[in-house]
Amino acid sequence: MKTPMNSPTASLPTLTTDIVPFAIRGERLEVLLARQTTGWGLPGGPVGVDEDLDAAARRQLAEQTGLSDVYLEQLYTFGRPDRNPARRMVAVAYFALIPIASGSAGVPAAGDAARWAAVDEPPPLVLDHGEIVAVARRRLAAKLLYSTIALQLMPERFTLSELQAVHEIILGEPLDKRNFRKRVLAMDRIEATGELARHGGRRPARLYRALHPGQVELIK
Amino acid sequence: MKTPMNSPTASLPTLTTDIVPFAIRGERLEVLLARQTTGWGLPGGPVGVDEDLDAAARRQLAEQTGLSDVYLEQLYTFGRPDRNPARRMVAVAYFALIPIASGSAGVPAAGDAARWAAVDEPPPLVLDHGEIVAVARRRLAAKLLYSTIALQLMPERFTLSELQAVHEIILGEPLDKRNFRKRVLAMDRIEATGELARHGGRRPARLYRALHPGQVELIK
DNA sequence: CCAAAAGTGTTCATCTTACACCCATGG
DNA sequence: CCATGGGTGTAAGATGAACACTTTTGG
Repeated sequence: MKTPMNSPTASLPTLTTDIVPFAIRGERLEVLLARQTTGWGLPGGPVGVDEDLDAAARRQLAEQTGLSDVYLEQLYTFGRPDRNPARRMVAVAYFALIPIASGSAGVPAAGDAARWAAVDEPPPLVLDHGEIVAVARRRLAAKLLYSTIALQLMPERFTLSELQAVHEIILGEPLDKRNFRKRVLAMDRIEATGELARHGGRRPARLYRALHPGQVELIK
Repeated sequence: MKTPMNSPTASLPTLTTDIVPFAIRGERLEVLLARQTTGWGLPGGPVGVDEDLDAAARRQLAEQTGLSDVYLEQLYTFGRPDRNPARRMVAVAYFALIPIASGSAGVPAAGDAARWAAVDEPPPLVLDHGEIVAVARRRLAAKLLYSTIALQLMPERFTLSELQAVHEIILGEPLDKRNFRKRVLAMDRIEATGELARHGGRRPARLYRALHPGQVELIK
């Protein structure tokens, strides 16, 4: 568990960040968990004295999972007094989107300090981290419908089938191939690179890339 | 690569809530400000040691403006280290929606501890409160389009013209009367009471009421 | 009877949805 | 030549936008 020893004037709540790091792995949406003294939980911890909240989240994600340069978005601030029985803690929650590993880059294999878990059948998590994951998941699914957020889960180059699979996994329902392609191309936020992805045994797929990588834009 | 247990024996950030209290007054969207030592700012202040965040926001709004029983929604948490030059403060921001005063109930006339200000031409505010108001305003406008949030700004009984005016003020553009009425009635979240609003000199308007007062539902 | 706001439908354009077959490749 | 996923268009229905006149009241 995260334990700052504090005794300021009138004891203030301890402020932490908790990060929900999402990635598509295999055919599932997964979350990267960090080992804590009392079990598995979200990466995160106390915010430094003069540290920006976003910076704290980024730092803790890097320290605890090795991930950096990922998309990070503030989710909600959880502050129920009883959320941590030990000590009053207020958590500014973020979610992070980690691109599908192209080759073997980016996503750590997860040692004994970190592990991946399927979002749909998560292990028990410490404190209210299960709830935080659920809220993050809902927000992610909602944003799929009106933003380019899914691109943050994709590698630099990807096929339309891969992008469609990501949508289907997060939404939990199959999408029509032709309608999906029409829609994402009409957004005008991705472009064909001209290259082809060879997978063997079948027709090669065109590779696309984001026109504005790193940016999440609202659509319509 | 794993590291909780760092930093602070030092002073933790002070945690506060700031509330953006919106109401429609006259033909404008206004915010209720509270007098502070250095100027005008949002109602708010430090969160109690064992106080829930929502409860703190509610308490401070009541203490500083006399408003209670209003719709309250967490907006965003502002934590840039330099947002308060004096000392590190992290603010969990909320916005509140105050029904249009029916008769003279509800909304305080604002004495010398509080004042109303138009959202469009706000006075200079302390710290980053101007930015917080801007973020809240955008969120409110966005939610108008896909939720029943506007009902939280209405009195218990209201006419469709009044509801339309509220939408127009917040969105800043005129709406088609017939289309507007079709849309809000199709939502099935308000019902005619059977009563009529007499205003003199013109045809009386039907009064409506929210079917699920206090609830904000997402539409479609 | 006049002024002022309340109330009411239809048409056209646009967007969304459903749906099935041929193509290119590696083995 | 076969298996596998890649790639493409159209028609019907649903939704959204534009638009003008009659009604009811108080004065």
